[in-house]
Amino acid sequence: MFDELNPQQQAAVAHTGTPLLIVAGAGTGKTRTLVARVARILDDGADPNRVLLLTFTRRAAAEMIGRVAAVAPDRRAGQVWGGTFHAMANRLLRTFGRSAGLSTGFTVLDNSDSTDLMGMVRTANGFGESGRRFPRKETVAGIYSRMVSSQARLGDVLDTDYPWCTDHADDLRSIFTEYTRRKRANKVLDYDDLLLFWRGLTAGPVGDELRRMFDHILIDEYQDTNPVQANIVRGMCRPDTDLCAVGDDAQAIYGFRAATVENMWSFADHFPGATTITLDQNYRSTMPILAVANAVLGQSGDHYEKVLWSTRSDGVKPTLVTHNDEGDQSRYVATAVLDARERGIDLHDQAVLFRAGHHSDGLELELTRRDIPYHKYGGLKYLEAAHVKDLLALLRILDNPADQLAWYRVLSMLEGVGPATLRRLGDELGIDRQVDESLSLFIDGVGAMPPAANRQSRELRTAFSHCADGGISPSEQVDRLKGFCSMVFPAHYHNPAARLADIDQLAATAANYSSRGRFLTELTLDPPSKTGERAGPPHLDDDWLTLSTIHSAKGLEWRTVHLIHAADGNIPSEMSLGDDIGLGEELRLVYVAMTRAKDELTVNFPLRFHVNRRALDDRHVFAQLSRFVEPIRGLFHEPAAGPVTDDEIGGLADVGLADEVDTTLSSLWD
DNA sequence: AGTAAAAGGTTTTTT
DNA sequence: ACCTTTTACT
Repeated sequence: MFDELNPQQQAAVAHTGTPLLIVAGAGTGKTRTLVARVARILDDGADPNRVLLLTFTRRAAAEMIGRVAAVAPDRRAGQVWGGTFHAMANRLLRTFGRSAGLSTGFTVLDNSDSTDLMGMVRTANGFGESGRRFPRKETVAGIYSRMVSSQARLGDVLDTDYPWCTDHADDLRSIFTEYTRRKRANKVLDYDDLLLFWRGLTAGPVGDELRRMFDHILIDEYQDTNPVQANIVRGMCRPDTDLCAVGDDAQAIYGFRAATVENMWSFADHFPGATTITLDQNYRSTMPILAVANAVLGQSGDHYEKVLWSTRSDGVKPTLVTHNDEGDQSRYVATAVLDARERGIDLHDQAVLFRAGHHSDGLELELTRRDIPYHKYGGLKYLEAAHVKDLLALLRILDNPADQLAWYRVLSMLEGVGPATLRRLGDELGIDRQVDESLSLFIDGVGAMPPAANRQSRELRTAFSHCADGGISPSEQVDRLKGFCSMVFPAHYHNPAARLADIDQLAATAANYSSRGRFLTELTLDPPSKTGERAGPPHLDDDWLTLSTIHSAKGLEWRTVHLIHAADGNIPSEMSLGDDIGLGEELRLVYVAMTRAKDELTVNFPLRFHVNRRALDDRHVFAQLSRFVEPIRGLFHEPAAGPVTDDEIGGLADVGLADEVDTTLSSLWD
């Protein structure tokens, strides 16, 4: 196993005795090294149950542990504890939560749940009414989360990140107080709570027990951990715990989640005597690709120690293609993907990367038109669709009848039930007092329903009582609740049939779980990241193209990478133009995107793009090439013009000119 | 008074 | 596609 490793990697695998920080540049065999290290630890006789591997996604953990199991002689290698910080927090809190005064039957709120709850509090307290401008609920939730996960004071967060909200500090304070009170009363935890309670556990009476659980702790993607997570790591370590963190400061792209590379910089301060090993030989990309990536990084004001080098000096220059508009870009990329496949590069070996989830909208249309199958990662998830949330709310009530948020969502699905009826029912069913009896009260028929909702509420009662009985699998419960959905969906959604089909899919997913609670928790902590509309006939499915946000592409690699929408305003996103910290993160995103490529990299840039996301009108602006790419254009090969097919010639150019003139004109008065 | 339907405006990235 | 606001209906 050691033979395939270079000297630095071998040192990182073999190192014992002090905490270890591995600074590993993109494509330097970080995963391979981590896997080998776990295998070496097991080889030295460690009990797999006493090894903890914290990763950024659960998929990463599963993959690594699978690879360990493949090389380690110990049959129990699969028993290594692995997962995200949040998933681990969940496991530990179910076991030890009582000592922290926590009901172990808690429900986990995902992002939109907590935002909704924040919105409920916001309106209940009368903020945002009567014309007074008040931050939107998303903003309120954002302020809260940033404050908590960076452990900063409200005033500081407002000053640095939300200066336009400073006037509302007092109102925000009371909203946060009420939000926290409701979470506790509803027996729900949000993402931030999971980490906070875990940290709390390590400082409490069970702290020693927790620290005795693991002799070896390994953490991947350490540059993307936040201060609370750093506290947890410290809280889980005994003086003799074997700790190993791996990260790359040049790939820190989760600042918006309060992650900070400070955790890497201060590693030696927090863990005295720590050793640092740097990996800088890249095994992934050709030298021309690395030259571009290094040049991008070189534009940063921050100082990065590593310059990646590779023995793969062969290879072609990356390509930079300028397109007239998004349509041209989509057609070009689709063609380029097929061309590459002709040259023997499977769809599996290719990816299209972009900054924001909706950047692939146009391309997806084109791929569908040409029957090119693809899976999309990142962006809006199927779990966040309103109707899926509806069904999950039904399950959550069954799982935790104190869940006020779920109750309100479900009751307002009933016909004839609006805010007023909701308030009355909330009182009569005890929902506002967050009691577990609400469910039995509802099933017993407490609470008068508007006549229009009679049939629906009867259906809901019987479905609930059926599912609450026990002895029914989660999948059957979903199936049973679908009857209720079919009664209420037509009034709420334009395409009820398609939505109901999604419910069937949910039932299929639920079939993998024996417990409703587990199903719900797993779904919020590890949502299916893939929203795979697969174009083309099903039998072609075995080879598909990957579309992914840059964030979701972290840690992955492809032979050919197509980066699209490389325009200023997209990358860097115009939301980040304000400050250097944000810009630095955008620059690292470009770096991450480029270093995903092994053999071929193409950067695409449409000259015009729609002002409005949902292109209802035809207003365009002219874009500049991304400021991170413009200065290093010389490192790219730039074809004279994109291929133009016959059906594109007829008129498109003229329309483009007309638009151009119109835009110029309207810019005079807009 | 209270609900439903229609219109208008917005949307970075994610555990 | 979704949330909010406005308007129309009962």
